[in-house]
Amino acid sequence: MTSIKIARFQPVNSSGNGNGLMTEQVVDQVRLLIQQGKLRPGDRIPPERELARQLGVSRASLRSGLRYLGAIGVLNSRHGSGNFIADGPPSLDGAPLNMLAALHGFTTRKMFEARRSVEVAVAGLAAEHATEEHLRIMAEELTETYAALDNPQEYLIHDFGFHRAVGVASGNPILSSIMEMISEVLYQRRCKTVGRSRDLKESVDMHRKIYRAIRARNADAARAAMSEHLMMAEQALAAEELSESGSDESNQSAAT
Amino acid sequence: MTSIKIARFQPVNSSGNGNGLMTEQVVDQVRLLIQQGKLRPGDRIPPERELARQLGVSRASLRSGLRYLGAIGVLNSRHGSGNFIADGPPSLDGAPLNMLAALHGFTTRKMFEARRSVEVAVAGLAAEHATEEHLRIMAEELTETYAALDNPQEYLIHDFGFHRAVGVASGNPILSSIMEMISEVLYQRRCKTVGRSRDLKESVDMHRKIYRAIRARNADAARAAMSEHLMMAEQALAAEELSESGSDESNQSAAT
DNA sequence: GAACGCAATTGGTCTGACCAATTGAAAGAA
DNA sequence: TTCTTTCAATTGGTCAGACCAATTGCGTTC
Repeated sequence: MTSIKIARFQPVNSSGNGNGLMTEQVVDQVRLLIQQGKLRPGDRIPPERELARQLGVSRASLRSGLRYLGAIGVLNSRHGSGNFIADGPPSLDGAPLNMLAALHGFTTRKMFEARRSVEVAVAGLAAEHATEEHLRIMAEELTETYAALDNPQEYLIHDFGFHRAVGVASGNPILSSIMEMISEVLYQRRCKTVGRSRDLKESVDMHRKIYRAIRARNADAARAAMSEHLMMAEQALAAEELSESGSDESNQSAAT
Repeated sequence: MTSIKIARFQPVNSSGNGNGLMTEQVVDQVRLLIQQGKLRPGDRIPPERELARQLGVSRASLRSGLRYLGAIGVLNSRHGSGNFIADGPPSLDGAPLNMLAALHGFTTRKMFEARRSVEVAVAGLAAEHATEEHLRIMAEELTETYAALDNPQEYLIHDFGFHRAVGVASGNPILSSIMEMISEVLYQRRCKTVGRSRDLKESVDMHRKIYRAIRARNADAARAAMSEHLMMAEQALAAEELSESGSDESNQSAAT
């Protein structure tokens, strides 16, 4: 019965954490650094081995914390290079919503309802806040969408690109992030059926209508156009999925 | 006896975040089990040592994957007991949004704008879809809020409880989850200042107005009342924060 | 000067051990 | 019997050190 004794006890309770879990200490410390402005988007954080020593935790625990930060989209790891604070525009990962959808059986219909609710509001804000640059990007996506009418995959990219541009133009990064989170999940579902779409022209015409309403600073018209557009898109998707009946019906749950 | 068999094979790759290969396999396998219905909310997954052996990865890598699933709210770990698939109502964790807020310096104003956009839509849907049971819960929270007018902390709980009830009544769990995610962040900020509030009575009166509009199935009135309510709440919070100027100003970033 | 190659840096994984919370069955008391 | 106490097995949490793999930068070579 030889026992390899390793004495250790870490007095790292410096900055107001109430829990005793090492991995959460790591998250708290990094969050503190971010909130204090010592870590900014794009910054590289110290190497794991060094940071682990500084925080007084093992590298495994440190990596647990970093993994959490990565999971919620705050951190990007590059093998051989380092760990970096996420840069670029604020973004909520769609994976959590996707997983929730799988767990609770969200229907495509409910997802579209959520998307419409958010995007209608976003369109209204865009009409109020869009800058000339925002309008330019929207117009560009619009053009690209028209140009891709005979290429469903490419079309879909610019379709969502337009909606993303509207989100940015709203001037509210929170709503924009939420919008993209929902769109991301629907985009994945859409990719499987877009080949059978036949109303692409009609859809992009409505994009144009939305764009014009925003450019005219007419919030009500922008909301109305977006609402109409997404309702029609939902019907189109439903029709496409219907034409594929028999291959996969994993998403219909009405359990309360 | 519930040995969950898991075949090792090609990744299905969904979210291209910076997770390692082994870790990603773990996440994908668990997601598969969920999507196939072999794991349901509340279920316990096999012990880590056993599951690691089944998947052919080390326990460390397995734990990386489980940590990711925990981060996005799919998994709950109970020390000494096991890992469980999240149960209860669908819920998006507010931590990612909170971290985004810290990273990009979201102002309370923008957060309120997002909250108002979502909740106005939610209120409209609630007016259309609320059941008698939903109305009962809303009424109950309303009563509790009135009863707690002299107890700010308790008041705040039922304040948000009412909004949550409206979210549930909307019949759309996606929107409801998003609404709570935003509210969670604002709730944390609100806790620090609620002691100085003096318009509580007025606020809960507006809750009553919203409730009546929903009960009357008047979606437009519900939206209008919610919009008005949240605009006033925002002004009240701004006033409270102003009265505290000088102690802590970590949240105002106007990226020049 | 450009292309190649090697070595240092750094994240990713593995192994095995020990710590800590939970659980349930065995032992003991009422 | 029935309840309480005790303790050992189970299981998640952490640690340590090693090695693998991708990246990067510098020095060599042509």
